[in-house]
Amino acid sequence: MQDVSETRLTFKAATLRRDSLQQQIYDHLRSDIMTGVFRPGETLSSRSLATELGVSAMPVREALTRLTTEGALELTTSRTLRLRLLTPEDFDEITAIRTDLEGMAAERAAEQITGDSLARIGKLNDDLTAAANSGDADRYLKANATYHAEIYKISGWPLLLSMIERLWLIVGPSIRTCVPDRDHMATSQGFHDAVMTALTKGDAKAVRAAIVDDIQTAAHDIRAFLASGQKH
Amino acid sequence: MQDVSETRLTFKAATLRRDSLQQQIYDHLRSDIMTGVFRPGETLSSRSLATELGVSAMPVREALTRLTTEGALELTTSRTLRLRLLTPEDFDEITAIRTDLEGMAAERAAEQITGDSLARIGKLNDDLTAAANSGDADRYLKANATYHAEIYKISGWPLLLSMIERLWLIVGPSIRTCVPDRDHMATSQGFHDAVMTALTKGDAKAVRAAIVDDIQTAAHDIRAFLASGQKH
DNA sequence: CACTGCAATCTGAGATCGCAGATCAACGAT
DNA sequence: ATCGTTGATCTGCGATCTCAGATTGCAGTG
Repeated sequence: MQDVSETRLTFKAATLRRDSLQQQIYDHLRSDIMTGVFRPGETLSSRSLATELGVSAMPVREALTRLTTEGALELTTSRTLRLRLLTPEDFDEITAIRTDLEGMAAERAAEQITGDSLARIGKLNDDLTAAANSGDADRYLKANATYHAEIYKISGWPLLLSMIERLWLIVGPSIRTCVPDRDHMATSQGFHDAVMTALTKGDAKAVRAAIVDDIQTAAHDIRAFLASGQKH
Repeated sequence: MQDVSETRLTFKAATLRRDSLQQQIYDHLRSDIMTGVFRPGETLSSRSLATELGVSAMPVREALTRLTTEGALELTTSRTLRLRLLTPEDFDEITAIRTDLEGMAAERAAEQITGDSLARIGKLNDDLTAAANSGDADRYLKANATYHAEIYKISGWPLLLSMIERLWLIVGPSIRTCVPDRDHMATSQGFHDAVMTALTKGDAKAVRAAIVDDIQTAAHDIRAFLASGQKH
């Protein structure tokens, strides 16, 4: 592998050096973790990932180290890396921070939004609704992640976005294990529609409230799941 | 070097393997950056740091990579790493996030505080006052960092603390370049005393308000400095 | 004296090798 | 059959070597 995401552009990517190999691997793993490709507690080894991707162990290792620093992975006593397991207390903490930061990003996005970006969010919301109706959990999770991320990007605050993404990185696997639920998708879509109407009206406080409701409703389901004893 | 922080315990640390070399180097650099040992824009090279510390380039490299991910360092076009230079806009963003997160941590700490921890914070506040009176900027900055960190630790939310520390990591160098100012230390001590009285009264909202005031007052000075064109 | 050009020397990044723990399965003794 | 031990094979971590790009400084030429 020279380019993790697009194997057909291998040579071009290797020549132009779009990013370092390590960066590509990091981005790839990060995206996979956020969207729930890996399960909580699943172990990741640098060597096996390296052979799987066709590179040396080093760039994989550095990517995994970065993910460990960010709290997505944890080092077990037996020196193996695994996806972090969240306690209900961990989850409460993350939810509190998420409502604060995502609420701030959403409110600011509402103040900064332009016609173009509003239209783009509208389209992403349609995609999200379609994904929810299709019942395809993977598709829904990906659409949900991009929908939220695009809103927060409008805030114009990249550091804020990166901190929010770090939180997603930690809760992503847990979300994946319990969200494939049609009821959850339906109620969540209600909040997303509320976000859209508030955005079009330019009501920043209402946008924040709808985002916070979305997070807390999802958190309620996930917390119940975590407390009930995790079945991975 | 086998142990970055305590060279006299070299052998013991190497034997007991308290942490990986990379982790020790990371912690060491992180602390140095937060407390302003390095200046904004200063370049850091993995090899020179490695020879300086007496280790191979690799653990230093991984530590620097992690710091780059967190936004403390940036990669220039000539592929050298340097301490990130903040624009006034960057600084506004960080300040907004800091008031949110540190306010939340302080408020929660006030709710969770015990007699023991209150006494410890009181002692740290005394240290801070002494440092301010001494006029020793380095000592003051270190005391200030531990004072705030200890308060936030009481919140019992480690992820929140680590996210706050990431913000400190980014603003640390800029703070160092403009804070060595007796007036600033004096006004800041006023807020710290307000934190103490609010903590003893158990008034969580007042604790949050005092912390927010402290951050915003400092931010005002730093922003003026950044806007005036940075003289490193 | 000024400008051009080449070479030495920086930089980060990747590959490869070896080490020390930890796990686990197979094998032998009881 | 069961328990204990041992060795093969995982794991992450560090050192070393190499490469490509960028900078720098010195030398040679106009």
